[in-house]
Amino acid sequence: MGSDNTKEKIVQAAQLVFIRKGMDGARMQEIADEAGINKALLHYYFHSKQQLFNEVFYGVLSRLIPSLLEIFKLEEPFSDKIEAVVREYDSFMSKNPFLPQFIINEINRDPEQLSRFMSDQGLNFSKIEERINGEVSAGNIRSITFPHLFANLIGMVVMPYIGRPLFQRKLFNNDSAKYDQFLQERRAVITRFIQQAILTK
Amino acid sequence: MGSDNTKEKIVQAAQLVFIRKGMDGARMQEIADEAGINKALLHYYFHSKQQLFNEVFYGVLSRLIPSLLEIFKLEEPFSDKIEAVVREYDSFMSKNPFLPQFIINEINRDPEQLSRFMSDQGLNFSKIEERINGEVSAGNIRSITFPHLFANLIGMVVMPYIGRPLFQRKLFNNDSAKYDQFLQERRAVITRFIQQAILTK
DNA sequence: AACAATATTAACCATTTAGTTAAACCAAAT
DNA sequence: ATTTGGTTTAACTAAATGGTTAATATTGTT
Repeated sequence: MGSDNTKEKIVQAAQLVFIRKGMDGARMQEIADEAGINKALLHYYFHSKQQLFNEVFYGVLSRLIPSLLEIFKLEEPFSDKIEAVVREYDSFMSKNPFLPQFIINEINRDPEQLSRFMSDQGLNFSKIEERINGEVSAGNIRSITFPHLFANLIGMVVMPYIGRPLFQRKLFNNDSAKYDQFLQERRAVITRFIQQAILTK
Repeated sequence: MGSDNTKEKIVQAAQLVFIRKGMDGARMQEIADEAGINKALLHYYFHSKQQLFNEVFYGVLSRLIPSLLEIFKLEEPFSDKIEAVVREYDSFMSKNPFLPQFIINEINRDPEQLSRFMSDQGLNFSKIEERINGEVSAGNIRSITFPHLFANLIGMVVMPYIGRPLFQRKLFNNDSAKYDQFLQERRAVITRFIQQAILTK
């Protein structure tokens, strides 16, 4: 084959450009340049911009979901589960730092499709919701509903990635290394924060 | 005057379309339609898309910042301050539910300009950072650095707005009224969550 | 080597889109 | 009523952009 990795190079380039510019702002030409190839070759591998976007986006997403599903199944003590969820979520984010912004855009662009995709992948929250409610009834955690807990968790994990260009400037004098360290610390900080907030000791 | 409110109608329409589609996805024609006017009239009031976007975006933003500055000045007990910040931030969000998405986009599109604007408006965090550190030293709150606390707070407040199209579907059967109620509850929930997490009682 | 299949390119096309222009409209002032 | 100012419109333009085509190159197969 001419090159098996051309397709991969395109996907890499597309990730870069899509996250930098968003689906609409991204230009096929820019993706081609970034990948070091001709624009027509893009359409050889992915016949439309929409298809390229979908393959990139849902490709990455489908790698996140299984690991989350796995965690929700575990039957550890609840305090450990908090740690596991934060760890898994955050570790994925640090490997795919562009993903949150990606998802946010897609949430607004085509929420229906995204929602359907998640359902198709078997991701639904009713089990976890029951578990949380159970823990509350049992008095193991302070009274909180699942949606609130979920929004809190996701918000805390995701915000530093979404807001990085601004936060790094405003809070760390645009020092990239310091920000990386900040991101590393967050896993422990968030876990402790949630535990202190909801665990009845 | 032909109409003093034409400009206002345009701004309203632009907010709507920009948030729905983002700066790049938005079409001047769509904004014109939404405002019930001719496309040329847009360029009569705002000579370019970029200018329209900036006026809309920074217009809204400049209304948020002063109220936040005000709060940071207050010298109440810390627990009340938490409540005040959450209240002010959240109340602004509920009046401008499109703002978070707006800011997120801008953070990626032109972080430098955004950062400069915030500085120009007198928004800087060193004072608050000192205050937080002081409270930690004094033993009033558990050990946490300002950036972490800040990211936690913003994340929790903002996430339900950013994620609404998805969250509403997945967590509330796409019931809009229920989601509105959820948003209303969050102010109290977040305040309590933070207090329990960091206040040494 | 010859052939076939896949990969890659340069040039081109059709459409969309931000922005312009020149004319019409309308309200108030003279 | 006419002039004058801002306002609004329909029609137009130039540039950008996603996508196509047809020809060329490369690789694998017999």
